[in-house]
Amino acid sequence: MKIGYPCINWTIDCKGNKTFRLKSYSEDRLKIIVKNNLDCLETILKYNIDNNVSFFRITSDLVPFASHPICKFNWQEHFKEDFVRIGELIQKNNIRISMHPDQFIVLNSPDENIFQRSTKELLYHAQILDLMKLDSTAKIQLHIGGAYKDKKSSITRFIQRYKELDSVIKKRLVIENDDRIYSLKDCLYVNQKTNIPILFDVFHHSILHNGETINDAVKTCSGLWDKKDGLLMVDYSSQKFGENKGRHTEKIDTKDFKLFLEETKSYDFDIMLEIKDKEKSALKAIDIAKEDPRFIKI
DNA sequence: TCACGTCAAGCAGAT
DNA sequence: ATCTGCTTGACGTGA
Repeated sequence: MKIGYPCINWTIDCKGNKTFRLKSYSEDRLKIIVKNNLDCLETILKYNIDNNVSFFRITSDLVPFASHPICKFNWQEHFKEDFVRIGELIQKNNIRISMHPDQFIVLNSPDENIFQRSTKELLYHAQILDLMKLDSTAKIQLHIGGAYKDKKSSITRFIQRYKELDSVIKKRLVIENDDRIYSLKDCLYVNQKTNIPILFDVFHHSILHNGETINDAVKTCSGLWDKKDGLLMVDYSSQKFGENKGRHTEKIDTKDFKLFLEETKSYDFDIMLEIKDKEKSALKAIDIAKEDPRFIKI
């Protein structure tokens, strides 16, 4: 069991997700920003190593506009050595890595252009992980997509599109249950047809489910990850008190987290804490989990 | 130095 | 028809 947080560290005065406006795009600007982002990523990873945080989600903003037609720059070659160095740091310290393309990336859109753009963006994500020479346990997590008032055919379209993807994407892509359209049950159907692993989101499942217990869900999903995929990844959050259903909490609910660990104690997996205060909650979670026999220290 | 309008991109559901 | 939320902040102009 590894525990981590996504993309941003609020403790360190360094942001690896800096970007700029499309209007102010230039090759020089891109070089400066990407250099900054890579340096900060390295700094954050070192912070994580010092603090036993062995799971991290790399921001999709690492290379701004990488998949946009405006970008003709060969950033892959230009920053090759930086990627290799960061990749070595990750592997040497046995850190698990994930990425999560944002909401604009939809494989099952009826609009062919959106599908094509999404494919380019997925390729960009895969390239980041490939340039770091990470193995296929480093994953890219994605939701199934939209429903377009016809969920059945939208799922079928996802399956068809998935099958046509480049293998560099397919070896890393996993699907995640969401909180409004595609439940764990829907993901399992897609898994049957494609063998794609399912990343289990505990919080989404609490909002949209078909009666499966957390224990059953974790058990089922664990079995879908082969050796080449690594351990099951789980996204964990809880409800923000007093807000609309689905809003993520600001800080970890330690009581809820302890219950979650207790309920799932028969299974091993890696936990990504989707909580607003990022590393602060991750450190609390690690402190709680450090007595757990599943927990791995760096 | 600060306020604030806006930012590449999709979709669903609420207002 | 428009706004909000999603992993939700932060860029950049104008004063």
